[in-house]
Parts: sequence; structure tokens; C-alpha cells
Amino acid sequence: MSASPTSTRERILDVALELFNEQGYDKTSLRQIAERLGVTKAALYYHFARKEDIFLELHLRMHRLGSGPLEELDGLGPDETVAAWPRVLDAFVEQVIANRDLFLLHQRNENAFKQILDDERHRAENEDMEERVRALLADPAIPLEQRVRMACSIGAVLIPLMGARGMFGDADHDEVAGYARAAAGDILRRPRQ
Amino acid sequence: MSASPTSTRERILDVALELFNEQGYDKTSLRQIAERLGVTKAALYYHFARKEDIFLELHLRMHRLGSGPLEELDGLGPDETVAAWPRVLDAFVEQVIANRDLFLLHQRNENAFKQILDDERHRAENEDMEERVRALLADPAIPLEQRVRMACSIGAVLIPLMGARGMFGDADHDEVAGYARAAAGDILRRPRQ
DNA sequence: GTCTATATTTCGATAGAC
DNA sequence: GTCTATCGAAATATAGAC
Repeated sequence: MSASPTSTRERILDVALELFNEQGYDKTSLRQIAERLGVTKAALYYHFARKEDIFLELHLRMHRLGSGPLEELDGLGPDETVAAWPRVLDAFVEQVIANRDLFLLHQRNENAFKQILDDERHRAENEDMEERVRALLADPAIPLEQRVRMACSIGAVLIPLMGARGMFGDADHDEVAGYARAAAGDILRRPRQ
Repeated sequence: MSASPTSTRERILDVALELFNEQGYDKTSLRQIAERLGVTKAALYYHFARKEDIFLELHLRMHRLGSGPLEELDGLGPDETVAAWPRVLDAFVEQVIANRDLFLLHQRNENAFKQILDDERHRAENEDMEERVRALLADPAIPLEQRVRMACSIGAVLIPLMGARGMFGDADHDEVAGYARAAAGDILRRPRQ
């Protein structure tokens, strides 16, 4: 992620992201993070008041990445939204490829993520990405079949992109991504023609 | 799930499945399970030697459900496998719809699931479903694009099926499932024609 | 900014009575 | 088959020296 993680704070986030993806948020202790980092637990508390805050910071970073592509839909009507969706999905795919670990964190720890956001504030910030897609898929102004297919297109690209490294043997990542994009395109094209 | 969960063992599994899906496996304590059940922690230990064993039992049940549809692929060659895949996926969708909570457990706790299976035996039993799909998607005898599209088809149906209840407003579940099936069908049909 | 040392809590698991 | 009582381990978090 960070090429030269100068600050300790940044190194904590890098190591935490690694361990959270390997073992899960709950099973990862601050002791483990500190050990892999070469510091003590107490040092972590200088940079983050609570364990949750480390997770939250990583979550917000992913959140900002995912929100970017969605801004293209701002102020669009139903038909325009449907028409713009393929490009939004393409931009989203780019973000996922470039920041796979961050999106992996979200997928593999959605329980921890949901519970932390429930217990606390951050409702407003969460309403950017996740809640926005939710509103889109629940919008009765768009035909149901079209909305279902938009949801399907997300799942279609996520599985190959987020799956294990050797999911397709030693296949080229770009080639796989290309096929996944094409498949998602087919989902979205069909009911419009 | 169980209409009349006569045995305590069965009631434990039902309550545990509920809580694991609500809060995650790690964040759910035996104390919570016992309380919601109206018994004490110690009672749970009469039925299950360890907390992991509760999770494992639920996992194996889902596993058996998912393995069923895959048996149709037994002894088939590459072309036949590709040809049979749409029907396998349809059967899989039926299982997911009929046992949504069990598959949700797997999706929301894949970290816990992976770690528990790593720590222990059960490799042989796990090689039924998950490993079988893995082998299928890594099989060089099937064209890469075809394999990617098979993976996409799984993601395409899972997102609408496993998403939150109100994902598409108050839309009819069967209608949603129908559209999702159609979308998956389009993914699989395209590159063959 | 990082350390040592410790407080506090909670959890999984066990022993033994009933 | 369920209970009371408790153990031991591990976790988050804090206090205060350097």
C-alpha cells in the first residue's frame, strides 16, 4: 500500500490491515500488531485511542475510494442512472483492483464492520457508499429487473476480483478482470435491447 | 429452520445460528447463547465439547446442502461440465433460498470458518464443496473465459439472494430470484453462441 | 513517542452436586 | 441433563516513568 510508510501511524495501519485480512478483526490482538511492528501495545494507544479506531480508519479509506465512482450518479434521473451504471461499475472495478486489500477487509469482516458502525456514530459518513447503493437498488422509479441486474453485476465482478490468488490457476489478472467486466456488461446489456 | 426443535441440542444450534449471523462467531459468547436459550453455559458443554463444535456442526450442514448439486458434475469431461453448469447453479440457488441462514453464516464468518478448519482436521470433509469448485475454476482443460464466467455467475446470484431483506424495497423474493437467475443465464450463454 | 507494569473485564472451559 | 462455582488465559485499556 504505502511505498514508504514513514510515520508509525501509517505502519500500524499497514500491519493491521495485513493481520485483519489474515485472521479477521476479532481474532487479531493488539499484541500481535505490536509484535509484528516491533513496538509494544502501549505505543499503539498513543496513535489510536481504541482498537476500533484502527479498523474505522481503514474502513473510511475504503469508503472514500468507493464513493468516488458513485458521485457520477449525482442528480441523475432513473433512466440516466441506468445508462451511467456500466461506467460507474467500471470505475469501481478499477478501485477494487488498485486497493484489493482494503476491499478485502470489508468483505471478510462485515460483521465487525456492521457492529462497530451500529454501536457508534459515523452514520452520516456511512451513508456515502453503502447506503447510496442501497437507496439505488430500492428506488421504485427504476424497473425491478434493471435493479436486480445492477446488483448482479456487482457480484459478478467481485467474485473473480476478490477471490483467492490462485482461483483460476496461474491465469493473468488483467485477462481475468477483462472477462469479468465483459460478463457484467452482458448482464447489463441484455434487458435493454 | 427446525419446525419443532425438540432436543436441546437442536435448539442450541438454532439460537447459535441466529446470534452468529447477528453479531459474528467471535463476538458471540456462550453466555449469550445460554441466556437466549434459558439455560446456563455449563449446559451447553454437555451437548458440545467446545464452542468451535457448534460452529462446525452448522458449517457441515451447509456443506452437505451445497455438495448435493455438485455431484451432478461427477465424472464429466470439460465440455460436459460447462454444459451442465447452468443446471448445477440452478440447483444451488434452490438450496441457498431454502437455507439462507446457513449460507449467510458461511459468508459472514469466513474468517472464523477458515481458521477453524486450518487449526484442525476436517480437511477431507471440506474438500467436498469449496475445494471442488476451486478445482473446477482452476482446471486448464476449460477455457479461462468460460471459467471466469462460471465464477461470475455464482457472484451474480449470491448478491441478490444473500443481500439484506429490504435490498430491493418490498419486492417479491421469487421475482427477484427469477431475474437473478436470468442474469446468470446471460453470463453463461453469451460466450457459447 | 515509546516503554514497563498493571488494572479490569470477559471468555472458554472444568469440577462436582443434584 | 442442568445447575453453581470457579479456574486460568487472554484481551482491551490505563498509569506513569523515561
